[in-house]
Amino acid sequence: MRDPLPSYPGYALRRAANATAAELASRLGQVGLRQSDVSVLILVAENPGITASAVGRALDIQRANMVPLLKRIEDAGLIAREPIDGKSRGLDLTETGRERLAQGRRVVEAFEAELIERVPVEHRAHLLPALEALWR
Amino acid sequence: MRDPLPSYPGYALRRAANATAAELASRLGQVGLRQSDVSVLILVAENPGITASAVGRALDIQRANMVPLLKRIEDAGLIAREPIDGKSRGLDLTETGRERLAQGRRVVEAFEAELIERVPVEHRAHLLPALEALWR
DNA sequence: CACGATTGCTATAGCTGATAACGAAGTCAG
DNA sequence: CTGACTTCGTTATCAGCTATAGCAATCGTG
Repeated sequence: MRDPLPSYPGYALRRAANATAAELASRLGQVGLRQSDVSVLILVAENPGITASAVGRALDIQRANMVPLLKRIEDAGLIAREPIDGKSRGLDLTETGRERLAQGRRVVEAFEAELIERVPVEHRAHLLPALEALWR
Repeated sequence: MRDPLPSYPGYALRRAANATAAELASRLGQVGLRQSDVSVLILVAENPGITASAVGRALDIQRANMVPLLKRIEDAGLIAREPIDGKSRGLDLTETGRERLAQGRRVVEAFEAELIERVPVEHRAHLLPALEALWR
């Protein structure tokens, strides 16, 4: 069957992203986390007291979409929110959150390492810079 | 703000894919097409009489999800379906479909060319092979 | 012929992302 | 200080894509 699509970089990019995202999601699901959860938890861990808005800006998640996301991980006991001033609330990891993040990190880091290994050596160093050029 | 995420290839991959997909979707929207439409139309153009199942397999779209997709582009007058045997139907482009695909192709090809140009020369040749290694 | 596989389809559900609108609270210029 | 503008968190809603389960009809093969 003739299929010219794989020779388009943009198409290959989407397919590769879908394939890897699905695999990571499945692995993270086994520790009860989603990709977005881990991203948020990492940002909160690195920036204690950060606001929901700032997390959203860093991850390109709209404010409105942060609401259910944060509610879920708060309900799961992973983060705590406490007022900074009248309108902002700072996010921090709970003890449970730290433990779950540690689990999530192990999954993510193992996965990232596998990803890199899948790329032939001669291309490896070029992947990240090329992707960053497309994204930023 | 500390943000270690961009140094993960998997994360950069997802961000790059999201960013480029959003941009392409917006451009294709201006000619009334979606990415999936164009993918299907290209496959049908290259393989006249192909079945919905075969298209789905090539694009990794489940049979069930092909139904509304094909219905939409059929209702738009872009493809025609005619029985091959009792259970299969072959897909073909209509004249309108060929014209719209030509428009879509121009958009896609211009976009792909821009994508490649965004990547610094020294990394360009490595992008597609690296992505294919991740995907397949 | 009979059985397993395939095709196309319905129905349904979940996740992600986007938009619009709101009240409350902060910020800043004059 | 005050008024204008911005920011924060939130509700509500919608579109798109993907996934699963099940079904009837048909096909291909032993």
